Amino acid sequence: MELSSRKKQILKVVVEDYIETAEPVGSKVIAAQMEGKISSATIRNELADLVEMGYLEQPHTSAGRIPSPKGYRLYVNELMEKHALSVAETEKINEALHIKMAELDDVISQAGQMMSLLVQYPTYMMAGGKGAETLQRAELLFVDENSIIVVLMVSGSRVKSKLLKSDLPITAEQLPALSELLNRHFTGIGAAELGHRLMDLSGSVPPELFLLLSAVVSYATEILEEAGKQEIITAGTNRLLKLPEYRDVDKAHELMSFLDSKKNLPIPAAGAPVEILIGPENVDQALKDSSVVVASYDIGDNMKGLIGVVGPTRMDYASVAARLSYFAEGLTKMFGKNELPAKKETKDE
Amino acid sequence: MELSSRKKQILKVVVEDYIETAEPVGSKVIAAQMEGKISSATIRNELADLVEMGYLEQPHTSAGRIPSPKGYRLYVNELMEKHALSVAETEKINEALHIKMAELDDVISQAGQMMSLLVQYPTYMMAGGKGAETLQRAELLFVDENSIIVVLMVSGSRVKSKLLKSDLPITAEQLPALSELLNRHFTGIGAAELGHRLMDLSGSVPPELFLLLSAVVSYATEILEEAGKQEIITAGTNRLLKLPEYRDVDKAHELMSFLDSKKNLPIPAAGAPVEILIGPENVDQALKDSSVVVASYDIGDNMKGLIGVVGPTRMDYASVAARLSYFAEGLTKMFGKNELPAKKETKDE
DNA sequence: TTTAGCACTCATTTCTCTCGAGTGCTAAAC
DNA sequence: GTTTAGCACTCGAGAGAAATGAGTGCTAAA
Repeated sequence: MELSSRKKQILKVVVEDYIETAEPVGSKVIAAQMEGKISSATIRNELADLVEMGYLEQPHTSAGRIPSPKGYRLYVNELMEKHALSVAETEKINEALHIKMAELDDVISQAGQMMSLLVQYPTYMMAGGKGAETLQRAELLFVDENSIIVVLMVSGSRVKSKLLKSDLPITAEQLPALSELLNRHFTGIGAAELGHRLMDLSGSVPPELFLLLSAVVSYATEILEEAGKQEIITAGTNRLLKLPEYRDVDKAHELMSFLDSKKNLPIPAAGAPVEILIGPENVDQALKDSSVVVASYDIGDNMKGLIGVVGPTRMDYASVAARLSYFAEGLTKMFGKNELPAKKETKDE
Repeated sequence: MELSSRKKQILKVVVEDYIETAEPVGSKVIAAQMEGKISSATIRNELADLVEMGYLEQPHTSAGRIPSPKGYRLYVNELMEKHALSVAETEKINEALHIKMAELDDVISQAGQMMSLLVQYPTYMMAGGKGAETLQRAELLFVDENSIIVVLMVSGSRVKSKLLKSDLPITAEQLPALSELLNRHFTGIGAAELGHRLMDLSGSVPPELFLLLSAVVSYATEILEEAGKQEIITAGTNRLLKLPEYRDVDKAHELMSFLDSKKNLPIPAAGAPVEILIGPENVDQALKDSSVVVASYDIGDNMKGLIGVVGPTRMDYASVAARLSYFAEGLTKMFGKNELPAKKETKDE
C-alpha cells in the first residue's frame, strides 16, 4: 500500500529533523515545518498511522517519533534529495585527491582520513585485488657481496622492493642467471603456486643459487599473499564519541572494537555506485544500531577499492552519500590516469 | 627528608592497590595488606603524614587516599619491584617479534598492536631516521614504452620503488644514461638538495631525458621527505574506553584525539632504556592526567624507533615497563641482524 | 608510640515529587 | 469524511531530600 503524499512529507520532515537533532520529533515541531498549515492534531493522526505501518517508532508513549529502519529506507529510496555539493566542498575534495600519491596504501589511508574529516564520521577503506594476484616480473640489483635488492612487480602495476641480506657472499655475476630463472619460471602465477615451482627446480639449479632463489621466492610469496589479503584501514573512529548515541561508553566501545578488528565490514553490492545499509540491514551484531554508507572505486584495471562511512542510523544519508560517491568517483579517475607529471616545461635557454 | 621504611611500605601498598582497583584506598584495607599487624588507626596517622608530604592525595575529606604524581614517582624510582616476565609471556613476545617482516612500517605497526594487546593500553610507535635521510642509489627498470620502475635505496638500507607512467614514449636505451646521471649527481644528498641539483643540470641534459629525470627526482624528493618525517602509528586506542578513568566520554575523546593527531607524543630521553612520565610530568595538556611509558630501539645503524604506552596514572608501571623494555630490546636485535633466512637446506639427492 | 572508640564528613544511592512535552481520544467544525 | 480544538493522561527527565556507609580526625587510654 502506497503512502499518501502528505504522509511522505511528514516522514521526510521527521527523518530530517531527527538527523539534525537526535531527539524524538513531536507533532508541533512537524506542523511548524510543514508547508501549508495543518494543525498538530492532524499530524498526530497521521503519525499514528505511520507508526502502525512501521515507518516510525515511539521510544515511549509520550515521546515524539523517530524513524524506524523501514522509515529510513523509504527516505533513502524515495524522499531523499540528491544532495548537491557546494563549490567549496567540491574543491576541498578535489584538493584531497590531488595529494601527491606516495604509495597506494598511503593514498588510501589519506583519503580515508580526509573523508572522515569531511563527514565527521569514522570511515574504513579497503584496497586489494580479487585475491588472484600474480607475479609479473622480478628484478635483482646488486648492492654489495652481502646484499641485493629485490624488485617485484605484481599484477595491478604495483611494485614492491626490499633489501635482502645474506650470510653467503653473492657475486654480481650470479644475478642475471637468477633473474632469468625467476622471470622464466615464476611469473604469471599466484602465491600458492610459487612454492611448487621452487620444488620443481630444486634439482636443476646449483645449490648456491638455489639458496638465494628460495629467499627471493619466499619474499615474493609474502608480497603476493599480503596483496591478496584485503587490508582494511580505518580513520576517525574517535569521532563516534562526539555523537549523542555513543555517549554510552559500552556501545561506543563495542563499535570501535568492531571497526578496529577490521573484519566483516560491509562491502557494496556489485554494480551499485553507493550502497546504504540501515541498522538491522547490517549483518554484524555490532552494527545493528548503526548505519553504513559504502562506495567502491577502481584501482587500475583489475583491482577494486572500497570506502565506507559508519555512523548512527540518523546519519545524514543524503549528504554522506553525495560526498562519498563524488569521492569514489574521484579516486577512480585518479588511479586511472596515473601518469608522469609533465608540468615542468623544459626550456633550454 | 627521608621517608621511614614503614611509610614507604604503606605508600607501596596504596599505589599497588590503587593500580588494581582504581578506587581510593582506605586505612583498613591497607592494614589488612601490611605484614606485621598494625591497626588502621596507626595507618591513618601515617597516611595523614604522607598527604602532608605530598605523596598521597585525598579526593575529598572522607575518601581513601590515592597516590599523587609525586607518590607515583617515588614508587617508580624506589619501591617498584622489577617485574619478571613469566615464561609464557616471554614466549608470546618472542613470537610476536618473529612475525615475518614484510616491510618496516608493517612490522612496526604489528609490534604496536601486539604491545597494546599485551598491556591492554593504547600504544604509539614511531620510526624514522634522524631527519637526514639521503639517497644512496637509484635504479631504473624498463617495463614498456610508457612505463618504467624506479627503485630507490635510501640511507638506512630501506628500499622504495614505484611504477612511473609517461605520456611520452620511453626507450630502453635511454635508461642506462639516465640511471648513470642519477647515481652520479643525486646520490649522497638529502631531499632539499635534490631540487638544486636538478636545476644545475637543466642545461646539460637533452630535453627528452630531462623530463623523465625530473619526474624521477621529484619522486625521490617525496620519498626522502617522507622518510625524514617521523611517522607515528597508534594502536589500541579504543582500549581506553574500558578503563574507569575514561568513562567520562569527554576525557576519553580528548585523549584519543590527541593520540590520533600524532603530534607531540613524548619521546624518551637519550640514553635511558625506558622512560616513565607521570601525569603532570607530561608536556601536553591532554596527557596531564595520564601517564606514558616509552622505550626506544635501534633500527639498523643510524635509525631509532620508539614505542610508547599511554594509560591512566595508576597504570601498572612495573609490568608495563618490563614488557616494554623487553620488547624494545627484541626489536633492536631483530632489526640488527636482518639476514637471509638459511633455513631451507639445499640437498641434491 | 600504638590502639580503640566515637563523632563527623561527604560522595553515592535511592526515593519521591514535580514538571512539561507529547500523546490519544472525543466532540465539534468544516 | 476530514480537520481541528480541547483536555485528560502518560511517562521520562531533573531536582531535591533522605538514607547509607566508607573513611576520616581526634581524643584518651594502654
